[in-house]
Amino acid sequence: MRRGPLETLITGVDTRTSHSQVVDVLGRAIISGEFPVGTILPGDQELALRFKVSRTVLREAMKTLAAKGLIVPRARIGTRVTARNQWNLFDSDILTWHFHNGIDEDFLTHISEVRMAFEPHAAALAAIHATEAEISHMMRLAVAMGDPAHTPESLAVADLRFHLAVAEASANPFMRSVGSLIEAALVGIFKLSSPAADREGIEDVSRNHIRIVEQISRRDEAGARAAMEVVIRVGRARVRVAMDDAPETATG
Amino acid sequence: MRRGPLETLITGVDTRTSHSQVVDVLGRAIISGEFPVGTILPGDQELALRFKVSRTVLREAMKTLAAKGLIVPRARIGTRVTARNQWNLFDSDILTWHFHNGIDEDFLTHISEVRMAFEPHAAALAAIHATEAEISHMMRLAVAMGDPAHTPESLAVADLRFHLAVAEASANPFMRSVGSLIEAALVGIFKLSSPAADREGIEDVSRNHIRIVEQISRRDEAGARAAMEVVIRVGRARVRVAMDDAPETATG
DNA sequence: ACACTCATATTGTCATATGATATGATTTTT
DNA sequence: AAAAATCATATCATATGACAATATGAGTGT
Repeated sequence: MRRGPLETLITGVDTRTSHSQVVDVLGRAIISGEFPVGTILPGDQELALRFKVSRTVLREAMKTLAAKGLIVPRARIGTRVTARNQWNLFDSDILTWHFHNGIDEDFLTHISEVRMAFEPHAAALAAIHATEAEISHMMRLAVAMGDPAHTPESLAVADLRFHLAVAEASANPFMRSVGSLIEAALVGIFKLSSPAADREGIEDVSRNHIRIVEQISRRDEAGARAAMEVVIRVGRARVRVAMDDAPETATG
Repeated sequence: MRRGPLETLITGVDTRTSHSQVVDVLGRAIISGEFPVGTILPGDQELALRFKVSRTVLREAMKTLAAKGLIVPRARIGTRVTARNQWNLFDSDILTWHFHNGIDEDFLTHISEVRMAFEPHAAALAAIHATEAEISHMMRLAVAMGDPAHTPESLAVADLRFHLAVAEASANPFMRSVGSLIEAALVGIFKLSSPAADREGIEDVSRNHIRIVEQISRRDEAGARAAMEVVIRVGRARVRVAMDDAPETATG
């Protein structure tokens, strides 16, 4: 399985190359507004000095950030931080960086809105295109979510797996591309509060997910769509409650 | 206004840096399957030689492609072309490259599905959040689409402007990020067939778009959603007809 | 006042050398 | 003979120093 923010979060693995370290620090600094939108970054030399890397590494890091739309370099002018609406918000790294500073309720709301637009549609497409093998796979994943032994972490992983499987079954490559978005949303929700806290929560979640697979298996587009909407709505509600209960935990 | 594939297509501007040339050629080669998924690219040195650039430039280009998820480098192994589902399909460049080789009907269908999931939702959100200024702006754009003097190009630009304005009015940054996707879809549709060919086509398009703004202005979420669905459905239908009529034009 | 030239600062490109890492062959050990 | 450890090697990663291209703004001349 690929290494996403959720796995990184859980495993804490951080053995990385010099290049990606610079990318991470610079990326987070830009996202957090430490280098505000519209301003010019320090020059290559100064940044290389500051990060204690060669200009080669620094420039490659800049190209990486430029590819994600965060910055745009111009000769003699400098490298400017681009407007937010040019950032590729569907990029896995950018999403991760967004959550690094702290959890922004507005941002989570926006992600929920996107999921609300996307995933029910994906479920409906899955009802059309899913193979029998994919259906039984999804069912296994949905059932596995009900395991009462789940820790918050393992539940989040199981949750992610299920939603990615649905996206896969939709047979639309764009839906699969939204995987990183789903991942970021689950990380955010998971950091706030996990339904794994109480057994009934787990059972509810599992049951709701199983219902999605049942509708897909029945080839009922509208049913699958509705079932998915319920799941996302529940997740969003949990976020709202958690933020209201303990807004001070939102800094972690 | 920012330089997107649509503008590039029309203006034909191509004054670019050595770096971006390599990125473009390599990117297109990967997307087209010239370097198949899962295979190892030629080494740095050979590629640098082939493109007649320094290894520095080549490596920076590779970092750009890696940032978009197309390739992943590993020491001693080589640089591997990643699986398609790791590609960031919402990246403006990747979308452009997809259309460069020729128009793939499946791909256009997939984009239409995504638009169908996204834009009606964006219209509904716009019905909630749009300011009066935004509404009158959208209305101006919708009316401007009805100008009978439109060339296929100018109509495509007007079309794009409108849909981006709706995304903007949704007040959700992710919706705005989908701009590049909309852009790619319009380029594809526009290359196939333009409603600017006949006056009735133009009037129809304009009328349908005005209806969206009316619903938004009325703060009618469901109405805005439905009106947007109509517009996207019409566009998709035009693509289907064009492909059936003249599949041999699909190579341009 | 206007147009032109030029110094200058910053990114863009180049060439070369060394380090880090993973593979596969080789050697050593059991 | 089998397994483990070692080593050569190929590839990417990093470093360094130099020069080229470019856009700004000051300076110059008309």
